[in-house]
Amino acid sequence: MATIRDVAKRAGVSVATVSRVLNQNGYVNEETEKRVRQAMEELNYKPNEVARALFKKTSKTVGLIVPDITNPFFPELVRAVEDVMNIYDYTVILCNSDEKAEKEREYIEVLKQKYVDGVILTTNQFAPEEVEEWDVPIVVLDRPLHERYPSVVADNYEGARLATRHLYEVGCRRIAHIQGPTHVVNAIERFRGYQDEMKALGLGDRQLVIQGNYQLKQAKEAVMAALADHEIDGIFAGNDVMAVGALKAVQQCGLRVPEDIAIIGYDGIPLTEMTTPELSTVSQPIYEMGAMAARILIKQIEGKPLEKFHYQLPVQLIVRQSTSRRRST
Amino acid sequence: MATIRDVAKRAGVSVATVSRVLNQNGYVNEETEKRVRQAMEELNYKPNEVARALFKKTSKTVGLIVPDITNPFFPELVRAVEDVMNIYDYTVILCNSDEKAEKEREYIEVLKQKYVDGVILTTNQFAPEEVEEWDVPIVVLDRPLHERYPSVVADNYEGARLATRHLYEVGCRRIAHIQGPTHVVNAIERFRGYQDEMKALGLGDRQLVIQGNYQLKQAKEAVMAALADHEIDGIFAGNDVMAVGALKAVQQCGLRVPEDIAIIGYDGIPLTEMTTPELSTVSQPIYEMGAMAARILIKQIEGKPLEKFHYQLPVQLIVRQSTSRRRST
DNA sequence: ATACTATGTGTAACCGGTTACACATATACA
DNA sequence: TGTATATGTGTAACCGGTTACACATAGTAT
Repeated sequence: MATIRDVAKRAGVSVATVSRVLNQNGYVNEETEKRVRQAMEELNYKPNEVARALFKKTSKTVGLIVPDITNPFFPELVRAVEDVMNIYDYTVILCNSDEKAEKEREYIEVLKQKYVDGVILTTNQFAPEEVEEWDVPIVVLDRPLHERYPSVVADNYEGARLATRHLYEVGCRRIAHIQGPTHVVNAIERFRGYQDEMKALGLGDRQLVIQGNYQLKQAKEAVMAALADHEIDGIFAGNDVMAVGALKAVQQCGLRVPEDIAIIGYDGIPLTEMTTPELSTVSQPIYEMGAMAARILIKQIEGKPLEKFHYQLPVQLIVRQSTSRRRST
Repeated sequence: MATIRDVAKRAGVSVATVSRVLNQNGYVNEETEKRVRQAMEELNYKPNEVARALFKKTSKTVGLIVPDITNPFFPELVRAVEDVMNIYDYTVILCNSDEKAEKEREYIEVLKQKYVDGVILTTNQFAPEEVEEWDVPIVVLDRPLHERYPSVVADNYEGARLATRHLYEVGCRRIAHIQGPTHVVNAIERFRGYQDEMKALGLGDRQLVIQGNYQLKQAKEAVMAALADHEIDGIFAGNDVMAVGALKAVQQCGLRVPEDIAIIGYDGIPLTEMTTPELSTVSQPIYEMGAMAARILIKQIEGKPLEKFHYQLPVQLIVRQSTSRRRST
């Protein structure tokens, strides 16, 4: 690999001049520049990013910490971040935290040592106190971690009310909610939305909450158990994966969806179009959330002002077969 | 951030000594080491990976190029790579190539400039000639790119024969194959397996190949069209996503799976357990493939010898509801 | 004519590590 | 006693960029 000194020698100039044409700053004579570019061409010179990073304390690299890329909610989010970062010539280091604070801390440490320019955190576990002392720009995705850090979230509360109301409108009166992990903020928000909407609908005393932990299997088993003990005609699952679990449980009990029990999920991942019947869901603008987080991080890195600090994106009710039935009592 | 010179000053030694305790090489007196460690502790010193990378020309970072993380085959693969790399203190830069040779080349260029220690390529597009001149260790995943590069693949040909034979054994005689993109090697291999097995079963003249391009929608539409023109009682889809497309098409035509048409997919992604009926599939050891590629890459990086250069992992037939029917003619 | 500014280029220090080499001392062996 | 070897530590060059500063020249305003 040719270095900047090789180029300088070949072009008959000093390294400073080469650096100047490289970075398009300082004065360089047109003729000189041409010679330098020629030399770079001939040597197939590519500046060494590591050397540059060492001096500039910036690496054109960002960290992206997600709980688990295997969770179908995240691939699209990750893809969005990567796409946007790519446009701005940043590179993305992917980290799976499994929601473990310990792993997150370790990753942050490593990322700092590598001079990443910023970090996007998609997590529900991190203690704000820890964050305090980080000097790296951070954007929080899918959770409002702390006032001081910019965040991008969807309107979980409103989405949950939307889903619950939708079930009511297609005739459900005994609506159960499959809840996500109680330590995850968005799960709590969705749960609150369900509660409040149920009260608003006059069904406050008919609430039924099933614990599903955002997992298919757990949701399925919990729904099976619930179906044995309770009368249920509608299920609002805290995410789409659990909605699939519910769907399987209902079908396995010999009941029909949506005729006997209507089901609606949350997130709007592609999976919802692959089931039979296709699942209604509250769709989050996943790609848009990732892309926005990436753009905000870049602004932070480049020291540009943010118009807003906390972005809450709207969600959208998507009605499919799993809740399509005649309105009835 | 404290530097090695700060530590040296505080411990009353030279930077060389600090470096020695850091890297556990050279001679260092026990007492001295203790003082140095104390100083590191007090200053909360963490060595700067970038500076180290610059000198050592190695960065404890690897690149992972996949076509599209959004394709449900890849998250598990990526996760496996990340897990193994994490154990060995490597960090993973994720790149989505969309199977475009141009994007791959650009990424490789950037990765080299960042001194990545190696690259895992999951691609079907790259021209071997380009690869020739790379000095970075490379492992090829999911495709035997070139003799000179280690590779990890699953046995696509045998898997396809397995799937086809399985359909025959549950009574199918008019077995169609939904094919993946013809420029993708594993799609071709699966197609060949289908062809050969059909011939072996004496059904050589009953072959029906449907183009699905590894996409759900395309597969669905192509199957709808095929059902109108042909008699079909079994479908072997080149991947699971297309199998879902086939399932939807069949159901939409008012036919039953598996009674009227049995369906089997390929890959063994979690999605296959989420449909109704659950999909039979030929399961690739996805996680194991990713983990193995990662381990091989590390060996390459560390200059250790490989016992084998090309690994072909076995696949496994997984029978679920979509092919579970009485054996019949 | 003088002073100031814009243009153009080179030297060398710097970023924060690693390590070759020099040097010193202690121990072992002939 | 002299020499070889193991132990222990420091100095300074080096990795490949960036940039402060010095210096030179040309143009322009006063």
